[in-house]
Amino acid sequence: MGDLQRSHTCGELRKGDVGKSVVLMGWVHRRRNLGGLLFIDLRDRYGLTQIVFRPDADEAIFERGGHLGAEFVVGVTGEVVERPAGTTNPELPTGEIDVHVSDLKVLNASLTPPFVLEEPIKASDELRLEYRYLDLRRPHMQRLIEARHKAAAATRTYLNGAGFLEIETPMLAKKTPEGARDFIVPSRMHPGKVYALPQSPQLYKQILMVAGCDRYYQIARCLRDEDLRADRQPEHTQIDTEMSFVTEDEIFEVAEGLMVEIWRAVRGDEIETPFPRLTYGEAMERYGSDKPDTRFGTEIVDLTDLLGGTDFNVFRSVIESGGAVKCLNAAGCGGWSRSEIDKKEELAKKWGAKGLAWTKVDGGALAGGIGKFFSDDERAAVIERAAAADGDLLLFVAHDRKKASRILGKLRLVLRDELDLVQPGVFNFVWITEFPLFAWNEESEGWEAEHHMFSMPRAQDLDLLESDPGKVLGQLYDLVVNGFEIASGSIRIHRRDIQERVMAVVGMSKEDAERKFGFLLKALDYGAPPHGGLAHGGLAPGLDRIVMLLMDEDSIRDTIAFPKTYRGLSLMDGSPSEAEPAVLKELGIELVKPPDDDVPGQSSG
RNA sequence: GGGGUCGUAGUUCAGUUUGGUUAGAACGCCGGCCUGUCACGCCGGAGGUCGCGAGUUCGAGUCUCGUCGGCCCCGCCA
Repeated sequence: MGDLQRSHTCGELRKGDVGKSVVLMGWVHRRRNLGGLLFIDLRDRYGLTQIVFRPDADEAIFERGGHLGAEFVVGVTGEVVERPAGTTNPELPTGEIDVHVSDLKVLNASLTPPFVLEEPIKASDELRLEYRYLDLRRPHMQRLIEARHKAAAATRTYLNGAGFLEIETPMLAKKTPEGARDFIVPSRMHPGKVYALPQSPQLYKQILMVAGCDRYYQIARCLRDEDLRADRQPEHTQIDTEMSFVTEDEIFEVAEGLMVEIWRAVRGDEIETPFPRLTYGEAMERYGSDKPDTRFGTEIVDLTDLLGGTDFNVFRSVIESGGAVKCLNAAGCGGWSRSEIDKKEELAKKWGAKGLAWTKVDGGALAGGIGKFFSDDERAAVIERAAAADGDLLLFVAHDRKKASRILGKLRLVLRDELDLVQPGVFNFVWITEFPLFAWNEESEGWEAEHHMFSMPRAQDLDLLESDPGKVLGQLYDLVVNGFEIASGSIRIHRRDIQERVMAVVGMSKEDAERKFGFLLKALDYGAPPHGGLAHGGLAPGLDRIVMLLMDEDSIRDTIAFPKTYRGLSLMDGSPSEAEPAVLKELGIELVKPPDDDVPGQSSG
């Protein structure tokens, strides 16, 4: 750049700067060549400034300006000039001034970009990912990157202030025995053995508590070799915390304070604390989900006790066999056509319902569908319980308790989207507490940990561990926003005896436990303090998802600077790529290739 | 592992239902004109292995099968 030094950014100059001599550097965004006058929007991370080339000022500079292409990088020297009356641009913060160019330096030329950098972007995801450095130049992407930075910075400031230590845990770790598939790293020095990239710092952070670190956090990368989704990447970032000598209430308080700081830093919003709490049981009953969207009502109501003696055989037989009849009031949907209702039934069946019964509320009576099967008393009771009014549509599912709730819970979200039941920019936080510790896995016909096997059972449920694992509730909790789980945590088990009993429930032998978690159990033996914590992660990609919610994005992909595609490819650098035979030989491993010689990602398409 | 959807100028798409002359549009790009534009405008031009492969057919962008890739869902994700 020689002696040229940037004096201002492209988002900075205002009317008050008129008369200053400035040096701007940036990319050629748009060009408007009027023949005898040339306008260029110069762009950098901070904004756009219109620079003007005039032949009467310097014929040679004017001529060179005319040859600038899109995305050329230039440095210009010039004078800040107030725009003539009627030519200001109110859309732009810098729209009241121009910079009249007196000197031009091309810092680098650019090929014509493969797509136009515009908002909203029209290029395909594929192309955007291949040319990620161009896509990231767009203001929208710059805002996302900045938002993520602000969230991370607020996290550090807040947790530092609360006495937490930021501690890094290994990226080369021990293979995780359960859960998601690991990414494996072979060891050159120990042929035949592998490290695993960590799925989370869980075990290390517990050991840090044993080590007396008391309060730990890490903005931690977590890696899982599982299939992707719009909100799932093979590597994601979680805000990982752990505290010694804490109660659930203290953990909630810290997490709530953190959310306040993040929302304030990124959106400037003030969110209210403490967050309401719902037990898992309540959430399932009322919303049919353990991550309820509490921005709108339309709660599920249980009619089982009202309809035990109903003439409607379908309901009565389900109730007699121990099932439940539940109902969702689709308020104002009484005008729905039969085919609209049929579509909802199709959905319900896809989710496992036998059918979707319905009736409409009309003049205080139940009209259509199964309305005619109800007695007068039943009708009145149902209308009251469902808080139904004229013009409403009642939807019923009869099934076992949990399934009926889950199906209506999903239907509830369909109603939300179709009926526009939520306002943008509203954030409803809710704690879900008292999760069951174990879930029955139909396939393996065994108990498995609902969250992970290091969560402490409630004290009053300890005796049920062996006799009735399904009834054991854990000191386990999730933080949910607008139907998204953004954090999950627990009080951990800090005693070997309880840890071994929990492992036994999920069918892990003592030997197995010793081999896989021996190092943790050993650590527990040496004065492990009671501790617990929270990962703004869990199943959900934590920081990525928080930024997605904060910025109203549909996918976490653009909250990450360099994401993978749906099939786990990096289109920009072409990873994963083939390993050289010499490298593999040194590692003592051999890769088995697919039968045909096709190399994924190498087609000419 | 299963399912859905898309793939056509540099880009975004139309054309595929019903196979048939030279595959269109917009933006971008190139050239010309233009001294207050800001999605500048006007005139002209170049630009295509219809993802790839095989098949059916006199003839395939269009139909069939396979394959690669993007997006989305189920499974999976302690």
